[in-house]
Amino acid sequence: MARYDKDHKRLSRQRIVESAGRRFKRDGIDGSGVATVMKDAGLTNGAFYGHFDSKDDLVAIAISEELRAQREVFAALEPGLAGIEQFVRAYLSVEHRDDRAGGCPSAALLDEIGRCVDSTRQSYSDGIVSIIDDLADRLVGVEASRARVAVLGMFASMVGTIQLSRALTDRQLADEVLAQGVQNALEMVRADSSR
Amino acid sequence: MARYDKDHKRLSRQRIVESAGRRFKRDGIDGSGVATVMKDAGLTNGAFYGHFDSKDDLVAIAISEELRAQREVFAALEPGLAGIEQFVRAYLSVEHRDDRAGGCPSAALLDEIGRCVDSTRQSYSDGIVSIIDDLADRLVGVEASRARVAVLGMFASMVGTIQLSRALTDRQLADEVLAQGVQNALEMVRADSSR
DNA sequence: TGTACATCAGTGAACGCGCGTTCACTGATGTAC
DNA sequence: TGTACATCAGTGAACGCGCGTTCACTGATGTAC
Repeated sequence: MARYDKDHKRLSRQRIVESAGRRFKRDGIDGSGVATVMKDAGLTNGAFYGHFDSKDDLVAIAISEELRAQREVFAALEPGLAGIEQFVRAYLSVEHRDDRAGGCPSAALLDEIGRCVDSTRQSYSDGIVSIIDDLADRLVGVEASRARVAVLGMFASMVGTIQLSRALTDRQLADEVLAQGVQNALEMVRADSSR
Repeated sequence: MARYDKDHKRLSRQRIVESAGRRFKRDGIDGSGVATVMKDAGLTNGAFYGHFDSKDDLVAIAISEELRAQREVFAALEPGLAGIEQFVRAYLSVEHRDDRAGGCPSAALLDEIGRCVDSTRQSYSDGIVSIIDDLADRLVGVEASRARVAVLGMFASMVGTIQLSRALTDRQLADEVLAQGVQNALEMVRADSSR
């Protein structure tokens, strides 16, 4: 209602994008309504269209933002191959599995993203390739496009592992799947870096 | 309207369950309405509750049926380790990636299944463990619970690979991810069977 | 310094629509007599 | 053999609700004079 600071609107938008990311990861994209997302951000539904063209528009932006944030987190990993091993262990941890809303957007939403409109899939593709290329740079002596595909393969493997671990009702088996996933991922890194 | 053959109702139910499986895999569970599923089966929405207690009830049953059918397909693979390699290549094929509705329910729906009610997750867990144990029997000389986790790990890896290949907009890269997935999965089999 | 007006992020009610679910009804057939 | 009734899978309209989206309005502040 007020006439706000000149970047008040930017801050509102940022709050919407961030709470939408968490909400989508928690309840799915189809499972999250515009009104709920706005309430999460402390606003009412009517304000939504002052910030975005449509729900699809927000979805593409929220995914992009999730990936940008994830990329930043990965940038803080230890340098070189040690960082990849650190990443694998943190990613395939019980804590990450049990925290959908705060976790990896790919693990929470990848099959739903595959069913999204082209612009959303493009947004996802661009974001994930950025992340993967950062990680691929750590495989020294491996040709860039080869390293990209190798890391994509390892990442896909980990995404499936988290999803399966989340879906299984037998907690012990779910934990064993995570441990197996760590072994498999580390084996892939070893194979790739010694080529 | 008629008074039908004594197993007419059973056949209708079967048609509903099967078309629901395809529809869910194509559009997602949240993305598929009861009326659409019934129309797919050549019926109207009102008849639904003569067959199922609720949409959740159908979801659990449809997933169970999808997995039962998948298990049967896998039973026709070549015997032994050769069958696992055959499975890996068929699963991580361009044809499977490009056929969501006719493909693997885990690849199409795993993240959404993880968000479902307990009964649905239980239904999924039971079905997938049956399939995985069939495959694990092919790893001769590996202790059963160890083999189960090994095959679950390989399967999770392949599920993530298909999902990522479906989500990427760059077709060539998506194909390379599949090829990389085959290498990774086969490497896991080799590691497990030579233990 | 004080008043009138413009700005614009946000409000909240309303739109049409499809959701999951309920229910009174239909009508072809089997059964009873 | 012919008529009356029971059966029951399926129909289609309707329920309340939440969806994505629109829009007239609010009201605190900045600007103009």
